[in-house]
Amino acid sequence: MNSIKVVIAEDQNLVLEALAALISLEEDFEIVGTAVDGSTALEVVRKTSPDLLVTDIEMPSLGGLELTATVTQELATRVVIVTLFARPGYLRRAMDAGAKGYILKDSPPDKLISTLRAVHQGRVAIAPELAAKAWEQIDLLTKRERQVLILAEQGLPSKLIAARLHISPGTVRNHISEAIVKLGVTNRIEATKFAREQGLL
Amino acid sequence: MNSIKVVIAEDQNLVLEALAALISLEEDFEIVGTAVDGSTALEVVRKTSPDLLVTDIEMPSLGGLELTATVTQELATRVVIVTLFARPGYLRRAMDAGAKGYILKDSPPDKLISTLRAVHQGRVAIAPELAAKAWEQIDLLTKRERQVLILAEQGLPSKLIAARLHISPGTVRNHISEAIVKLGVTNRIEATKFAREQGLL
DNA sequence: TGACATCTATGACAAATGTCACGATAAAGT
DNA sequence: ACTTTATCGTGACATTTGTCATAGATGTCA
Repeated sequence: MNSIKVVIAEDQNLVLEALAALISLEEDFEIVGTAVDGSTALEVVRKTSPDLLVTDIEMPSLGGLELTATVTQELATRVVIVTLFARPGYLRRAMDAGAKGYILKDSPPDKLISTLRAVHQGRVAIAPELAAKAWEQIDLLTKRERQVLILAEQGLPSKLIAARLHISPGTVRNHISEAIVKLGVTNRIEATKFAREQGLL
Repeated sequence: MNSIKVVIAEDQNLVLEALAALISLEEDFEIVGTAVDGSTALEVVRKTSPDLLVTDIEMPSLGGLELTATVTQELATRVVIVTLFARPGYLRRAMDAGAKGYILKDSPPDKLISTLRAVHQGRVAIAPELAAKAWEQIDLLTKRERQVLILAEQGLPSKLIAARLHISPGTVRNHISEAIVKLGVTNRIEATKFAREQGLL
């Protein structure tokens, strides 16, 4: 009967085909369109108004997150993110953009299907191991590192941060240095900006 | 006949009374409400839907700028800011918030009245001396200083900023140092934050 | 108990930052 | 013509920042 209409957006053609084949195996799913970049994905979605959009995040021309935001605003299409990356802010930002599902590419296939069904039924589905990883990511920074970064963000020099937290300036610099390494940046300004973007503060 | 309905918000009661009296002297104005803080001002405005809201900026519980933003979004009421301060970002932010008039408390009284009339007639009225000051403030930073600060804001170190602008690192540091002095702050982080807040970037 | 993470601290070093003094050039206004 | 302003540059100095090694105190978890 009314099969669930799906559009897939994925820039790695191989993975795209695999996903399509996988989903097509299920009788109640119907692939109504595919795309290898964000812009054409948007066109396809607009044209076909599918029930679900399955999309990667990292794609040419239009990222999956922006795509998600646009689609969820314009249409009733629900978005499921399928990505290789268990990156920190990705899940959070995906949810902010309005995504209803979020799973990793290395999940078992039935996991994907069950996620799609769940989302189609109106539930929010996040692969638990991903939620866990995301949670780890939120805990990437220790409490102290967060406190220190928040003060550094205001422009306070290490000495004043130390006074505020009743610890030594050296310790403050150690915390910031640690945070810089963890975040993969090169100085405190980038660290505070990045951490803020990633929702780590 | 159809007198112009005015609500006044001003936390210094003395000034509030003075303004009320002053405006009441004009036959075509009618004070329909007053308030000594932002929150109650908002209530009064919602209740009375005046033609004009005359408000200070620095008030308890709800600042004049937020008040302005809320009022201009909700109602057709036009907002005139009357403030003691010729501060840099204030005018700009007031305009951003949707204010139509902006004058200083030490303006001659007839200036206030003419401003109110102008705004009521749909014009934008800014005390010229204030506009001049605000303009000075916008030009507080030189073009180069702005460019440098914008790059510094991204977290780029002086060396890279220099490379980007094809000038020497020493010059970059001079520009930043100049900006720090002008803005009355103590380091580049505060400088970029402050300049951004003030709308100088 | 032992392994582990966190927080703390210190000392040392290199790099980046902020300040100053000084000078030079070019454009714009008085 | 003179002055002012913005721009650029250099050199020197003190401070701040970032990194690293090292290490003690604490609490948690297997």
